[in-house]
Parts: sequence; structure tokens; C-alpha cells
Amino acid sequence: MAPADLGTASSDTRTTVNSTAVLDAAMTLFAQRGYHGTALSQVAEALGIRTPSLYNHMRSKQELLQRIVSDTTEGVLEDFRLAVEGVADPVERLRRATRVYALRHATHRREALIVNRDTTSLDEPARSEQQELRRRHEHALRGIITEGVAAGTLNVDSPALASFAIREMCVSIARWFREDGPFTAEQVADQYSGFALQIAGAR
Amino acid sequence: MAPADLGTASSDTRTTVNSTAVLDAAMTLFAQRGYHGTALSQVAEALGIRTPSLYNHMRSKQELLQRIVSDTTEGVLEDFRLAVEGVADPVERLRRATRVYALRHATHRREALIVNRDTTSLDEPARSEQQELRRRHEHALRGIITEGVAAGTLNVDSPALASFAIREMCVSIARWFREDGPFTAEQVADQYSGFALQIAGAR
DNA sequence: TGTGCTAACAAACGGTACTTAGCATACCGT
DNA sequence: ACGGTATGCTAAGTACCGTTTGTTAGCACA
Repeated sequence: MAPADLGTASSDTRTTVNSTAVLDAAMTLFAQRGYHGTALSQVAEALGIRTPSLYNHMRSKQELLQRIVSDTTEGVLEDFRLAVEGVADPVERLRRATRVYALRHATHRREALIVNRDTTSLDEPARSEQQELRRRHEHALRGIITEGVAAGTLNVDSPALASFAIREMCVSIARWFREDGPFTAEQVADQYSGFALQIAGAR
Repeated sequence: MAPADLGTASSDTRTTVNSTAVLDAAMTLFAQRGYHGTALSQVAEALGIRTPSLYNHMRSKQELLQRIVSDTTEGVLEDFRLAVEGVADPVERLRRATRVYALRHATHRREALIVNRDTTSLDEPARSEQQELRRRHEHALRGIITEGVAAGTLNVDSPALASFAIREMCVSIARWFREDGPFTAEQVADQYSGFALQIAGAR
């Protein structure tokens, strides 16, 4: 048997598509034109195969969207957990939570664009499940602000309003960030976490 | 002749639709499901007529989108102009410009959602024209921040980054604001213009 | 009364979308 | 060498979409 064969099929004479490639191509096109604005024929064309052949690597167009969205949301919640765990100070928790959130939207632009544009195109029950997960992130961020206000180290009229502003500001990084632009993703993330602290009235 | 007949045809026995009603129904549905996600049959159904009858009041589905987008963008630029004219202080200019921008996104939610989601679905040359107009607003806002930094009353590392953050924060008000929620549009606009000043490092 | 306009309708067209079925071919382990 | 699996293809099915056409009913006005 082959001693160290990786899972990805990369034959000698024939280039072949795998399910990762399909997801990747779909992600690029969904991000550009939206879910309903993208035809599977375009995904197939990007991969150099005919449309029906896509079905060797996926179950349906809707499944592609569900995978993209749910993978992303899980990543966001995991980022959040890792960023704040073991940190007690609300100001530092807010800084770290917004930093990873901003960073993700700069480094995973396509996913972010799709999630924020096409979550409404998910079939039920996936749509409701997604909304619930996103609400969880929203509440967690708001909770940090509320703690900080209680502790006197943050100062806002409404934690809800501030957390909306912070989240959405980060989300839309995906709309303008370019990898070849003047800022690295880390620089943007640092700047934006600073903005977040200012919005939240950190002393 | 009827002494004071208004333009809107409202017959006695027959309910009739006008082009304003078509635009309004389309706006609601485009905002909910997106341009490509909305079928004209759904617009017709919302109006209580059959699909082909829509063509008595519009030229095409694309024309509906173009009207919505261009009306909105013109409104945004006009708001901006009126808000800052005659005001010299960059801090106050920034406050007023972001206030009207935020206010518009709270009071014209549907239009804002469509513009920010479906501008890419415009046919050329409308799409390029729109991008140009939006760039104009972006540059104008950035210019205010640059002035403020030069005058020493604002303080940011990058006016471009700050102006992106401020704009997009305001834009997304349309995503969560509810008329029957805990805040009025004016309250949100005031809060958000405060956030903008904090992002821009106003003293 | 009659004429023209507006706006509704039914029917149909051409196009395209997603998906399934059936089949051919290459690779792989045995 | 051989059978199974994976992957591609063509053809076709089913549904729906945006749009055009031709027609009809009511209203305004002469």
C-alpha cells in the first residue's frame, strides 16, 4: 500500500475535482453574486466540469450554503471562546473578542459575505438554527459590555446599541478589506478592537 | 368636471394599482429576500394582481431595482450636503454627517438593505455609476476626518479605516433597527454619531 | 352615444434553473 | 486480470421565471 497517501485525490494524468474544490468554487461565486444570483452552471464552469458532475461531490446547492454558513458560525463561536477564556477583565475580554471577530472577517471574507447576505436563503430548520447561534454570539458580546459598565471600566448608554455597532462594524470589514491593500489583517484587527473599546467608552 | 380630483386613480368598484404601489411592494420583498430571491409573481401576489399586469406600471424587474438604488443614493448625498453646509468645524461636520447617515438607515431600512445587498445585481452601466456615487460619499466623509486630524481636533491612525468603520456601522443599523423597538430612530442616530466621534478620536 | 385610455386578464414563449437517470471510463486493491 | 468505486459525460425531466401578446372591462370626456 502507498506509505503516506493523503486524502486529496491528485492523480497523475487526470485532474479531478473533489468536494473541497466544489465548496471553494461555490464560496467564491456566492460571495461575489449571492446565493440566488449564482447558478450551478457557473460553479461547474469555474471547475472545468459540466453541471451534473457537481452532484458527484455534493448533495444539493442548498447543502453547499448550509455547510458554508454553519462552518463559519461554529468558527466564530469557537474563536470567541478561545479568545476570552481565562481572561477576567471586561475591557481586555472585549478587546480580545472583537480582535478575533474582526480578524476572522478580514481573513475569511468570502464566508463572511455569504453569511451576512444569504443566511435568509437557508431552508428551515437551518435558518432558525443559524439565527439562534448568531444570537448567542451577540448576547455574549453584550454581556461583556454589561459587565464592564457594572465594573465602571466601560461606559455606554446602552450595551445593546454598542454591541450592535461593534459587531456590525467588524462584519463589514469583509466588504472592503483586500489582502493586497495597505493594511494586514492583523493591523486592521488591532485598529478595530481599539475602535470597539472607544465605542464602549473604555477609560 | 370633478373639482378636486387627485392623480391617484381610486375607482369605485375596482381596486387599482399604481407604479408607486408596485415599487413599494417590490421594495419590501427585495429587502426581505433579495433581488434574485424575489420573483415578480410574489410582487404581483402582494398587490393582488397577476404577474403580467405589473408591466402596466413598470418596464422591467431591473428597472425597479435601479429606481430603488439610485433614488436612495441620491438621497444620501443630498442628506450629506444639507447636513454639513455652512458648518466649518470638522468635529461638528462629522457629527452631523454621521447623524443623518445613521438616521436614514433607521428610517429607510428597506432601501438601505437593498442598496447594500443588491447593488451588484444592477446591469451595467448602472452598477458602475452607483459605485462611483457611493465612493463620492465615502471620500467626503474621509475628507472630514482628514481635516479634523490636521486641525488636531480628531485623532486616528488612518482616516480611511475610521471612515470605513463609521460608515459601515451606520449602514447596518438597517439590519437590526425596529420601529417598535426600545429606541427611536433619532435616539439611535444620536448615539451612533457619538460612536463615530469616539472612533475618530474626538477630544 | 361613442371614442380613447388605462389597467386588468389569460395564454403562451423562450430561457434557464436544479436535479435525476443512464452510461462510459479511469483508477485501485486484490 | 478483474470487479468495485469514483468521476465524468449526455440527455432529459420538471419547474419556474421574466416577458410579450392579444383581449376585455371600466372610466373620462366630448
